[in-house]
Amino acid sequence: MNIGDVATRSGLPPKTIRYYEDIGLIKPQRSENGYRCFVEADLHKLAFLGRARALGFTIEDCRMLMALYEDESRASADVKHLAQEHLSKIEAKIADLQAMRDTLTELVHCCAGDNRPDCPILKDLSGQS
Amino acid sequence: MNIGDVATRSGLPPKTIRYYEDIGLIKPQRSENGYRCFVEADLHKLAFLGRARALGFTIEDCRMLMALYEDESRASADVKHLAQEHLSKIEAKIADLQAMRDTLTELVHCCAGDNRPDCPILKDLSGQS
DNA sequence: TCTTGACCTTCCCCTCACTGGAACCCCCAT
DNA sequence: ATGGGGGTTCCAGTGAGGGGAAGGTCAAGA
Repeated sequence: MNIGDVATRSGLPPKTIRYYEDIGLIKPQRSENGYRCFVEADLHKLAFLGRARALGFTIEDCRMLMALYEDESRASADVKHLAQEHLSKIEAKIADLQAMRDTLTELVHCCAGDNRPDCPILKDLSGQS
Repeated sequence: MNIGDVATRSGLPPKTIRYYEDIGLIKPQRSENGYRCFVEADLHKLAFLGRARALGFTIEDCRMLMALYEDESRASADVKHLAQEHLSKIEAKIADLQAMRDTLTELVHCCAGDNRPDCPILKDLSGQS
């Protein structure tokens, strides 16, 4: 398979696939003409990476997840630990964003949104609360 | 005031303040020795920027918010519009993160987390759902 | 007066996970 | 032979700063 085929089948852009090779996540063979030459195992790895990235795991997380996946003697506790750490970060981010959302919602609600210059949003930002 | 003083009083790191000058958000005077020389108005702007950034507005949003703030004949509708757009983006991000969280929570919950290699998290990532 | 330490300056590289684009090569169909 | 649609590498940019080097400045203490 050429890179275009794996791109289509994995849903990842060719650029991303080259990048993943660059940073050592995959190691496709090369054809005589220099083209990358992917086998099913590569495609499988790329799909794995795509799903892990979609769950918000960092590239370094993905690297570890792949290593664990390929390690037949892994302990599921290691995987679980990784996922839980990631989960806490996500939850922290959600909390941050929710705090922003709540403040913004209130400010937006208080703003008349008309032609007059008077604006509680700017007032709040300027520190005159 | 030197940069250290405004840093302390605004809560922004000196690096950030220099960066904000670089990109034209503030324009502090210079002393004879080349040091930046801040007045109260600069400090006020920096505090404004700090609060806007804390609410997640991008730098470009901040630039527009500052312009609106300084425009006595602004329409509050413009400010409100900006804030609402930002709010939708935040809500979209929250939704994305919540979807990740839900999936991850379930996967983590299903994983025994022991010494055995069997792991539903890896199974899911590998596509064997 | 000298020195020390804290502060300031600019400059350049690094982050993260790609993305865009340029310049060039390769293969197949017409 | 030519055109178009692949592929390749390399370089630069994204957002919002952070780290650190090399060097100038200032005030206080010995």
